[in-house]
Amino acid sequence: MFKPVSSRVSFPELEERILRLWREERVFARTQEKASPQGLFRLYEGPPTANASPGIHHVLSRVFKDVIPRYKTMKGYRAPRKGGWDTHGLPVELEVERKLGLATKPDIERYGIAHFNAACRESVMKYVQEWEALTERIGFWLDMEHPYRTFDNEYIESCWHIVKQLWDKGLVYEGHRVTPHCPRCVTSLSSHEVALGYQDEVEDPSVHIKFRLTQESALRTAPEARGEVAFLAWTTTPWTLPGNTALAVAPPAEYALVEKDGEGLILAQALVSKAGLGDWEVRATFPGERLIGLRYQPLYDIAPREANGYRVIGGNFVSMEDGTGIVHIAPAYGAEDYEVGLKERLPLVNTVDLEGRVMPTQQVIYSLPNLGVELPDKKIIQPIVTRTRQLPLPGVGTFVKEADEAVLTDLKRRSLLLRRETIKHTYPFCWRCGSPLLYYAKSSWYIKTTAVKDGLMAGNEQINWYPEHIKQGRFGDWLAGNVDWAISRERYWGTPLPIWRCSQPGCGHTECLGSVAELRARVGAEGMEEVADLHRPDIDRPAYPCPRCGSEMRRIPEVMDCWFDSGAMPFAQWHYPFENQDKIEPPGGPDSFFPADYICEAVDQTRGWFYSLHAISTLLLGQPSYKNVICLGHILDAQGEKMSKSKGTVVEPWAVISKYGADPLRWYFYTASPPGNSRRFSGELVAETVRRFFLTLWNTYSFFVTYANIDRFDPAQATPKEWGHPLDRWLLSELNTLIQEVDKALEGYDPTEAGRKIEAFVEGLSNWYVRRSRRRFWKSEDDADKRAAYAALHRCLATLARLLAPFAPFLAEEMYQNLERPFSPGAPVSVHLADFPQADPSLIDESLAEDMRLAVRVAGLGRAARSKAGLKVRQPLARVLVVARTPAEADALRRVASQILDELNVKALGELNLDEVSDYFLKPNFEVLGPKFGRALGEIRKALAHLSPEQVDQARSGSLQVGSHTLHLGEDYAVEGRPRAGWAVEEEGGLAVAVDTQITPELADEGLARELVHRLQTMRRSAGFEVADYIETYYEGDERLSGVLAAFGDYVRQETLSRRLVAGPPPADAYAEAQKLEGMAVRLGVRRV
RNA sequence: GGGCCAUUAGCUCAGUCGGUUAGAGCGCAGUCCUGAUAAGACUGAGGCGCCUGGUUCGAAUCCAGGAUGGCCCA
Repeated sequence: MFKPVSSRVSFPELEERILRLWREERVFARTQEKASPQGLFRLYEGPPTANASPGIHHVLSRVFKDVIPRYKTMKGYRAPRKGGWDTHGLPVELEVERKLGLATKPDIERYGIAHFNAACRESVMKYVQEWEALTERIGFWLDMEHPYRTFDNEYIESCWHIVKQLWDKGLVYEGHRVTPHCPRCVTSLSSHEVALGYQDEVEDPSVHIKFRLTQESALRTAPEARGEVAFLAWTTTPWTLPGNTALAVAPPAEYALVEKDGEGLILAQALVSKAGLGDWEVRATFPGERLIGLRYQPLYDIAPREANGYRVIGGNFVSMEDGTGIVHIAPAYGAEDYEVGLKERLPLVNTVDLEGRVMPTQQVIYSLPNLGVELPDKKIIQPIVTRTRQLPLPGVGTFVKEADEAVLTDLKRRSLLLRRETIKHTYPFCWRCGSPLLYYAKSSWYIKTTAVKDGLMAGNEQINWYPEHIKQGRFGDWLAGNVDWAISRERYWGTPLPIWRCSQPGCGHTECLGSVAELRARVGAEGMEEVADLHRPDIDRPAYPCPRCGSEMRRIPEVMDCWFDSGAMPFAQWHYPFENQDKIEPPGGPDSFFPADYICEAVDQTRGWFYSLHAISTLLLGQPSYKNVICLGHILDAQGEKMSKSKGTVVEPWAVISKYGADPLRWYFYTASPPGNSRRFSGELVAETVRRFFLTLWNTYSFFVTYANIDRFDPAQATPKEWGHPLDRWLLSELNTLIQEVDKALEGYDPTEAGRKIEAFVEGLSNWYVRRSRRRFWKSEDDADKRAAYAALHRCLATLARLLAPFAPFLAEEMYQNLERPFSPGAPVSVHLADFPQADPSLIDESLAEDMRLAVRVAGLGRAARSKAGLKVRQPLARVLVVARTPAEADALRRVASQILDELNVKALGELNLDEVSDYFLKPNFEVLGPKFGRALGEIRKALAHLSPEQVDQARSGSLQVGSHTLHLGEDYAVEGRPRAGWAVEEEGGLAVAVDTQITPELADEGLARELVHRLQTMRRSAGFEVADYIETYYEGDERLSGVLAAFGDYVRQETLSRRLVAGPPPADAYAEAQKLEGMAVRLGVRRV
């Protein structure tokens, strides 16, 4: 006996039950212990930042992470999934700052780094529990008992080891980078923070500045000019002008030399009038390219000659929309300026301090291109020179906004200021204190990823991306434009950078320590006592003598970019290389967890985790750390816009799960749209999934269990040697095709395709197989056909449970526990420990599938024809007539005739002569005609559309002359018929079905009997009888009713499980109704016996 | 401002190599069926295939430009 299954079901309740079963039976643990002939399948869990509650988008990535390892487990792999938590980083710090009421870095330091970091640690742990609960509830199997955590000492030590490896290869260096900087908080802001603080309509100076050409350059460029010649540049930040070291032009654009009163200016021709120089005379024009390399006189001569500054460079970023087409470049004060500076090896000049005040001294940093050190891998590292200068700049000691005024006054005095206006534009301010942000080049530590750029790109070629366009698109482009990775952050809650520096300014010796042991060797056991935790501030306490000068070595204050943490995860999750060397070495070995077979995250990770993983493994081992990636799109709200808390369009995962269940949510994510697309989401869409797919499947399952129990069907005993009934053979053929398709799709990391195939199958199962087979299940004789039907449906549902297991693990488990486990001794305790189904190709019968498709189609057309004639299906009809399009189709129709007759409730299937019902028309075969006739096809088409009936007759006989061309039947065209007007026929693509509308008295009586059965069935239900209850039936009515019951009594009794049909009034304990049957007043009663 | 992706019915999505009349589900209107069904069948309404050009005998499909939305970067 099967456990009874009600047609009503609550998936959330069912799932909670299954979760208990999994816990009690340790099912996940057992998947890790079972035999794995295929070896390991490695999933890397991209650690979520556990600083907020999980959202619906996290459910999306987690269920996509889950489906593949579940599948692989069933295919004979062992698929360990070590959980992980990304615990460091600015978002965590910001949340704690809010909670503690801290606003600036000085605030944090007053509060105490130790307390602050303790609060960060605690805050992160708080959310971890919420994540664990959701992860379990959605059925994402992940080892959360032994997760890696990026804040653990072991994890940090592994990161140190990696940094040290790179340090030893000469890939770690100190450089500068431009960041948005708040001069009051004295800290950099992340891009996300900057986005919080934009203000519109900010007033700033808008000035045009002259940069005079050197004499030599002026002669070369503009010999026609009579007087002095200058480049005209435009800026809104005059305080950055002392930092200027280059001017940029657009190489392909046209530039003009304009002249007035003996003074020459060069600017983009398109912008002459916009710059207010309409009355200047254009003396010459030339492409921007010709300007590249020219030199000009610095406004403030800070950078030395050898630094090779104060020259014109080309840049594709130069705008022709506003300004002058000549862009002032100050590498210290703009991210783009800085990038260009690196590329062009421009000197970097810094004139303001971190609080935004103009310094009395200036700092110049530049490289010397002609002196380089060649590394073993042929990469050349240039020495960096840092110089201090002392020029009396305007506005020394004042804040940059005041310095603007001083600089302009100075330039005006020197006749270098052409125009001065004010503009309103959008500018970022600090979201905490409201100070204007400065873009500022700050000292920063880098990993020289550009040194392995070729390796990064070659490694990318080995990775399978889904969707594929990411490989050459977003990710490939990102790698192609690779710049060195800035890994230091001036923050507190992060992996401390293991770089130590001598505090003696003249020495500045630096070294990198790659392990706790190395540190201990220098600071001694006592020194290590201060370091219980490898975070700040503990790690900042130890000091040791400088090996070069004997002064004090201390760690630099920076922590690492938390993306480095996550990218180090393949190694750091195992505390490699201090422990678990065999988990990495040799890469790809049978016990190695490196590289990953599969990872999955959303598309924004191309520059996040996908990159940090790829960069670190390439730097370290020269190979990628993952083989297959599903890259998910983002979830949008029902309006197709980003979910937003303020608009209230955020969907809470728990609400969806407790209402509809995790399986329907999972299923929706797998099947609704391709994984790479962004997708709209709402609870309503999950509700639709429940109705369309889950309830259809559940009803089929419930139907099977209900009737199988009535008939005491035992799946253990009933395995027919051969499947005789065409419906069974069809079902098993479809099932085995499905297995092949789902297997192939999952093998190719395409759960969407796999899920959609299953949906289509379940649709056919419910609405064709079960619908067509119902009578076979409730015939009362216990014959072989009935057992075969049960066996076929059972096998199908049990197989479906296994196919569904990776997608809808709860429902699949429920079905498995009821349909399969009790009946097969030694069956695994869970469907997730069972093998994935294997297709039996011998059961696949493509021509039967073809036949059945035809039957479904003809039945549909037949129903439409009945509907058109107003003949309900309950009324039997004598004949259905079908026009087959080919002899083969006619044969197929004969094979499936019984299905069609049954479905349409007709007595006989006839074939119509095509000539009787059809007009003929020609169907050109364009795929053949196109290549054959090419350009001439236009005329042929026209001619074919206007054929005379005689020409059509000629065409039917074999060939047709069109102009000078001869077309041949079969090859170039086909002839098809369509129903002649006036026939009660339904037609689709040449296949036509008609029904005989004549109803004889015998047919009418049979129809009445069926109507009566229908009424009695409804009454049984109203009376609350069980489907297997036997009854007595009472009837009162006119003579026709008696006559019909005399003729069809057996049929009525059998259908309604009536022991007796009694003419006369129903007894008092019967359920009775007065009804109208085709105009007759009748009284009917049913009584359980 | 640049890159990538998407745009097909009111909604969610298919659509093979460029080939004849562009499909499904949901929703809506109507009819029917029901001894599994909270289901189902049939019919109908609903389409400028985002727009504009181009290639081609033929374009939802290929190419170019643009629009809108999303993401990433500046």
